[in-house]
Amino acid sequence: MSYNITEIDQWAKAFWNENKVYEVTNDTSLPKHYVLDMFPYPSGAGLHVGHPLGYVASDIYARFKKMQGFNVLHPMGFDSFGLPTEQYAIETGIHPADATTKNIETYKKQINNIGYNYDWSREVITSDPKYYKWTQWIFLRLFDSIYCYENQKAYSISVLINHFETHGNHNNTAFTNKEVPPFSAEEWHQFSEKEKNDILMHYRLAYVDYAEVNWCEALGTVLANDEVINGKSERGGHPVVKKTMKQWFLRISAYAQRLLDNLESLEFTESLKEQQRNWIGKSQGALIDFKCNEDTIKVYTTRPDTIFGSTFVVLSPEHPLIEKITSSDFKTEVEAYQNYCKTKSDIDRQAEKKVTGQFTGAYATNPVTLQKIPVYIAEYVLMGYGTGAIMAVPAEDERDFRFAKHFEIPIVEIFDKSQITNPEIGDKKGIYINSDFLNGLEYAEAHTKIINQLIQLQVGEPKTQFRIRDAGFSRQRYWGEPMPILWKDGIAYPLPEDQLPLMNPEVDEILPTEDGSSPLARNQKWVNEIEGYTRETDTMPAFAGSSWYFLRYMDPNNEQHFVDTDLAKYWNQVDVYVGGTEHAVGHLLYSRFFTNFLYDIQLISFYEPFKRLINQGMIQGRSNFVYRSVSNPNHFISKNKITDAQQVTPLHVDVNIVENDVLDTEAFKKWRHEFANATFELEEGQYICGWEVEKMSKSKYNVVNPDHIIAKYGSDCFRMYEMFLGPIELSKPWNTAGIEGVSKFLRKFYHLFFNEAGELKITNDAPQAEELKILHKLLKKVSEDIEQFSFNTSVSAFMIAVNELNQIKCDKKGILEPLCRAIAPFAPHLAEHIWSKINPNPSSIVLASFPKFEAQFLIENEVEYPVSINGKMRLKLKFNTDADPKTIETEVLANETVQKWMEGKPLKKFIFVKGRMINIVI
RNA sequence: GCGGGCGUGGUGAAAUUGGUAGACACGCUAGACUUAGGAUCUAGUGCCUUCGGUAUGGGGGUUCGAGUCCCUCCGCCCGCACCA
Repeated sequence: MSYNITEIDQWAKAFWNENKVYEVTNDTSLPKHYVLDMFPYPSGAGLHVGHPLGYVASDIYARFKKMQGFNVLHPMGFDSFGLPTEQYAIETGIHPADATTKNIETYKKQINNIGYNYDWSREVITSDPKYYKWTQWIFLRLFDSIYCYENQKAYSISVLINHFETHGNHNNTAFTNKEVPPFSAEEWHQFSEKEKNDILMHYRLAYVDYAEVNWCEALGTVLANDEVINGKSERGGHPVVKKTMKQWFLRISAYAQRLLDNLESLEFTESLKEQQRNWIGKSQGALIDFKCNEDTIKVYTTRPDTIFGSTFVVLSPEHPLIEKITSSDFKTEVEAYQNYCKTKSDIDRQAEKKVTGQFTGAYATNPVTLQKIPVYIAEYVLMGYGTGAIMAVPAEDERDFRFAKHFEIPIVEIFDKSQITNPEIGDKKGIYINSDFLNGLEYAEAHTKIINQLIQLQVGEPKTQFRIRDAGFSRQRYWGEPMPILWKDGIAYPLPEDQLPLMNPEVDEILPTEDGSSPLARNQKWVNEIEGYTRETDTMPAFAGSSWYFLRYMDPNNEQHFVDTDLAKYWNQVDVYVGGTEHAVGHLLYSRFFTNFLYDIQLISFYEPFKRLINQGMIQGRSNFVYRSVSNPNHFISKNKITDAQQVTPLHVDVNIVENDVLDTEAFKKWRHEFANATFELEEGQYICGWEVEKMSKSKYNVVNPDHIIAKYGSDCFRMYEMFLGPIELSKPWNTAGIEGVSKFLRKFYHLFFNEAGELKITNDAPQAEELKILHKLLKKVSEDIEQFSFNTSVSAFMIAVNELNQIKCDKKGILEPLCRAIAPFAPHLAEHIWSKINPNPSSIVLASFPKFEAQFLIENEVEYPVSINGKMRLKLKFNTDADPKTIETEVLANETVQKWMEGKPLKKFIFVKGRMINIVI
């Protein structure tokens, strides 16, 4: 036993530390490569077992790129603002800052144990005032900016003020999703300071609004849309209700089109792009006016071509026009129905299977049929989408159809579906009928025609609609960035930049105040610190800091700028970003928004943060079960001894006392008191456990701590086994049993270089062609695999090479030295150790070059062809690489075995694919 | 309901992108060494069988040739959803 894993692990780590091999310089003369991991939230539980997987992959990739001569930026940090730490603080009285420091320490220890090549001198911690100073600064840039939809670009708000001062808001191209009545330049000048600021607030990219927000009572804060899953909070699964509150928002909706368009150029998985497209939710249709007495009901539809089938209009129960249009004899019923809807959440309303609704007594005019059609209100129409009003087309919409049936409203068919197979309500296809000038047409033509007609009649216009809503940016919590805003007479003023960072004040208790304000409001001295102003007490959400952290790594200690322009230009986009899919619409969308914005205001020279994204799958747990007899609760039956007659209860058993599904019965008895006197029904002397793949969790006793694996097998083995498990993007169960294969491989690898006594045994003899072939076959495979993040296959390639070299007892330095460099990205500790022994006075192998694959060593002068008869492989024949196809054909057909299989039948066709195969068709 | 992905031995998985299915491992079986083996090494291991047949969720198709392409059905996973 001469391969002393622990010793080598510790020695290598110390060596790297002492020589600072992972420090990255801003040497702009070298080609750059930026490899990034999604930084973790440092929870008290320690590093999650799923994390190392992606980190190992990016680490291998980063090391490889470095060995290829790139200047590689591969940093790590912590996303350390957030709710769990605050909850922990409330429970324990420990200040979140202290808990955070401690958790980060634990995380770092675990991370370093695995041997990643992070440059810790560039560490970014979002809750560090030196960092969040710039988060606050970027927030102020957003506050100070508006978006011009014509130029698709953000500008300083001074541009808009200028426009207002000279033109009022005529020909104003600043994006807003609010109603702003027209005003002239003169009127603008007459407005009070407050009025002016209220108007400007409708355009700012960071703005305050009174709006319905997702309020989570249990967490005491509002949540962003992406933090709400099926009406429950993402963290903790608490109920979330709608509540109208004063809130900060980011006007991400201004960037909807760009965020959508830019997706094309990104190397993200199709499913991830699809998720973002869904979230942005672009739809194209028309706004159509339905006159209702002197009022106009604006309706949004994606299918204006179906308007001839619209026989009623439905408003959302919250629609502002309802009060005006409801006829007096329906007032009571309408109010009753509105009250009924108020008691239900959006989720409940959408889940309602019953048809409900109420006639308002009012009639609207269908602008093309000119028929009077009834106006209803119904819970299935939501105020939050489109205009909160629909033109119902019962013949072509399932819900409208059921509604019409229920209330006995006429249904007008608008499609001749005789040519459609399996026609259904809602197909919206066929030849138009009952549609006046659209009759006989098909969709494309009808669509253009109706739009033109609506424009001509001045009752409608084409309209593009986005589902994405502005991002709620306020949290009524303590552990987040304080908003650098001062209030005076209802006007929000930016905190002067020289007062950044604005730090979290000390408070007596980390709890919201009685009026629902954040804990920051408990410190009234802080709130009123600046004469004549009060401070904003909301804090920013967790995504604030994580939306731009990748920029800070480039220049982490800059105190003058959030990042130096030239350095940002050099390091540029993240070339490869590795992380889980859970951030598909949250973090990844916000980061893209921030980066596009910072590009617009010319602070950085690229607009998409992440060029290529690799999603890592989850590592699941592999649970083990014992089977307790129902009739005798102290008796456990081995898995294959259970008969139908025996009733058993499966119980989770700690996977650490099970090996290859065989239970250590003695350890089991000691595991928990109640099992001390357990008896077993064994099979062949063993107790066999059942197993199942489940989420890794403490309660299922299937958690495997990476620290334990590393203590037993070493960092290199852990790294390689994680990769060997399967493709990086796949979710798969962790099964410690399989690690032996990798462990054996590493020992074999070690013993290519050293004998049993640990003495170097390599020679300087010239490598043989066969050996060179093994090496270069490996180099080809590994270099290609690394680029594609296919690490499971490169690990097998190493195994194959080592097996082959072992077979021929290769001891040539000319082969083994490059082999050592090739494995360095995967098993850096062992490689460093070997490197130090085979090179006198070596610098680190981290700085060595990756051996280059040379095709010349793979040239074969003979190819072994599989010979198939009618597509079935029957034998193999060797031929010279450049043998003439005609010669091959003659020789193959003359072959005895071939003749036997041809059974004397005539040859129909002879297929020869050079270098691949031969097929004989008879 | 719509969209996307997937389905290969007892297990994790390979398959040069249409060309020898199951590489590499785990597990299992047998043997060697050994006081011992949960160490190490050797051989075997998809299934059925004597030649051989048959196999990539089921069925069909294209092709000289299909795990790979097309159609269809089944199953699993993910995302979206009374979205107007």
